[in-house]
Amino acid sequence: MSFSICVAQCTDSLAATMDDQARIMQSIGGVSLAGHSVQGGMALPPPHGHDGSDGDGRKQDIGDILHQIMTITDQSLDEAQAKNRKHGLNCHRMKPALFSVLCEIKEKTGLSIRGSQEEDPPDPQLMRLDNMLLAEGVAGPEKGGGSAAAAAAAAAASGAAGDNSIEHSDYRAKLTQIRQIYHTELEKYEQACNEFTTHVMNLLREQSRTRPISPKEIERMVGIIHRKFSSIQMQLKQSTCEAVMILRSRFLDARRKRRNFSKQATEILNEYFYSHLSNPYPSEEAKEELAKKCSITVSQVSNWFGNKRIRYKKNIGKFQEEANLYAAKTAVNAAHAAAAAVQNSQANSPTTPNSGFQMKDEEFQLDSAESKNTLLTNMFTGSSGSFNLPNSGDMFLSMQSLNGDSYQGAQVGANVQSQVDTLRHVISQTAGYNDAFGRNTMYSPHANGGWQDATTPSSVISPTEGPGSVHSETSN
DNA sequence: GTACATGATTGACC
DNA sequence: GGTCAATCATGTAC
Repeated sequence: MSFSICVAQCTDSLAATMDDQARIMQSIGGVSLAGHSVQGGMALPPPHGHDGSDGDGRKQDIGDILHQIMTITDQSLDEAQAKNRKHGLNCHRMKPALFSVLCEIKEKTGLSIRGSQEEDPPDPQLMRLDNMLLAEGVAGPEKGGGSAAAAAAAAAASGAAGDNSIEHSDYRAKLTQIRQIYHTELEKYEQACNEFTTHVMNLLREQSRTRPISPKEIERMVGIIHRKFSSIQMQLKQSTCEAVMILRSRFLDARRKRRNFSKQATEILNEYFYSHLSNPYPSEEAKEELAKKCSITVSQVSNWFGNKRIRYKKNIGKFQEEANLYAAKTAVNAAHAAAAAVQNSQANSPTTPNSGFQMKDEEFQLDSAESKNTLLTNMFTGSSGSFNLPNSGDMFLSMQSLNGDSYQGAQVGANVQSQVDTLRHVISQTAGYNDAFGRNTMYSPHANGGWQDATTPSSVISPTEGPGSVHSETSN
């Protein structure tokens, strides 16, 4: 809606309101004149201190004045002026008293009905619009508010904080544009409202000299004007909100565009996946942790694991190499973790029995990839006496038994278990160890959709997956 | 431009 | 509500 149309509508409405008042005045005049026999001189009590002798003259006088007032209301100011009665009326000594009485009557009758409208509570829709504009950073002080929030949300959703910077600046620029337009229009409306109010007030003040208009009534009229203009403002706010919504939806659509996760994030997720291959269902906490590490959302982690499980299951062969890579990587970590655990244990328990699996420090001081690989090879081939493990499950059990109860710690158990999973996987992929470690299909998902092999021998089921498991995923 | 990889979405299922 | 499976849509390598 154009501004001129709005103003025209407002003016029309105001004119109608004023017409109404005129009609009311007319009706008031008719009623009061008839009811109080103004023409008979009984409308007003005689002024104090005057007797009845010249009372008739005064009554006649008052009657004349009232008559003039009532008739002048029906005429335009120009007409009144043309008849040169306005001046005489304005100067009449009884005019203020009569005007005040008429104003009082107006207050008590027709106009009081309209008074109730002024007490209307704030429009809830307007409040919603205001709140939204405030939240979006369109209204209120400019501090990046909504756009910053949207940008932050987008960053969180997309994962890569830097990737969306262009979109963010785009969004901010467009929002700023909307904000500017909104404020310009708002200013225009406010200015127009003020001008129109001033104009109407002047008009009413002018009219109040010839017809009874109380200041309260003028105030009321100002209120009506403001309400009219606020309805225009509401339309402006509505349009602005729509614009912001469109902008937002476009921005959200852009956010939905697929972005590849960073290499580091994929690595972290893969590491977790392959180190928990026997049960690749991260708990809520694990998902949160992964999301935090990868700078992505929890739902993105869920999506990733969902996709990964399906795709792994569909084509295990394809993921073999990747699985081996991560398994080896994790196995090294396992070795480190185990070594650290042993060291701690030995430090804490000097009387630890020297079992056949006692690990020498130097065996875990791996500072090169080569030595790590050697260790792994030794572990898998059994060339090292210390790591000649009959099977991975036993390794875990052996490590547990190494220090007895002192290794029942949840953290160590869970950690080692996941590493054992990895080792198992690597081993399972090594043809020569199929016999030693059970079937090669140990981590193949069920044909019926399940993940873990139901017939996995008890000897290779990790202790943490049994009763009293501390593994986070077993809660799934 | 095409093929493949991959993140997201959707509907069914439990 | 979480997961699976199919699918879409986009990114990437060639």
